[in-house]
Amino acid sequence: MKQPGGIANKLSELGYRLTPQRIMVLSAIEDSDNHISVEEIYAQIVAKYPQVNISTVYRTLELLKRLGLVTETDLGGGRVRYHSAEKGHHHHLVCQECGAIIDLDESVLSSLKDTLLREYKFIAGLRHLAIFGRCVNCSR
Amino acid sequence: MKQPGGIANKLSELGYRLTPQRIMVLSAIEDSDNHISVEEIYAQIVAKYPQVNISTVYRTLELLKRLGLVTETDLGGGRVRYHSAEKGHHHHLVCQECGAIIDLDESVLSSLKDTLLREYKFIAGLRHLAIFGRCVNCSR
DNA sequence: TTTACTGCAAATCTTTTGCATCAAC
DNA sequence: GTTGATGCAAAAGATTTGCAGTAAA
Repeated sequence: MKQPGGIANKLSELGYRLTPQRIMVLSAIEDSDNHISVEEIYAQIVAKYPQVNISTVYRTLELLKRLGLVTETDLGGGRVRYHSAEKGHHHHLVCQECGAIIDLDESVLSSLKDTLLREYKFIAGLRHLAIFGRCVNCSR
Repeated sequence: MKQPGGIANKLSELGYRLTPQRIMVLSAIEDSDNHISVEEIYAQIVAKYPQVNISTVYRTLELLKRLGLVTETDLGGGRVRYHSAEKGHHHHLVCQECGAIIDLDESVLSSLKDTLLREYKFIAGLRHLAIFGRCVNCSR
């Protein structure tokens, strides 16, 4: 139905069927600049194809997560969000005032990672960390 | 019914009623070394007083949260946990292998806080951060 | 005595699951 | 043609809410 993106190719290489539903979920995730929630993915799909069921979205996300093609991040408030694993890891500054999500380079946290390893012998994952606070606009 | 702790005093000073249910929720939170979940609080209470309803626990936690007497932390996996605001802020290293929760001193994160303020003009809350990874025992 | 708080039951909301049908391969 | 994927409906789990009775102040 659409041009399959990078993830779609991998799915198909791994022997999974490339259904229109899966491609739509993939497109929603790949096209999203930021992270996207289940409901947002579903809303996008239903707008075009109302017969698609939300359980399919859940099942597809479950599959993609399991295969490591998509990553799940908990940005607080129980709202889990997804993004393409291809886009690499990064962290987030979440403004509790306006809800803005600012991407944070991985390098900023490398010294923290070192400290934790040195002082706590703890290997920090630090793949998808959300730091809550207040952004420039809201702190005035 | 029991000796009211520090939080109970505040509650009563603020004009809220000190019911046995509220005191039991407070005791559960104050007695807990670590963070405690809704179900754990409820289980503790029901063991003694089976007629207490879980919705009361939710309502009490909602109140305590709103008054800033208790803090809610999301340690991942949708499991929200609570602890007394009086015990001060600290952070957590959560081992994804064995589930161990290691308390992390606030000072470790102060340099990160400075960096975020300097480079991103972002005022980081960093009150209850959970960092996931692997602890000493499990990394071997 | 007053009315905030509670217990109960039902509603909500999110996510999961069983099963018959359907379509990707 | 096979069998994995989907839609549907129902279940499951967590949290919230309306309401009438109860008890803290």
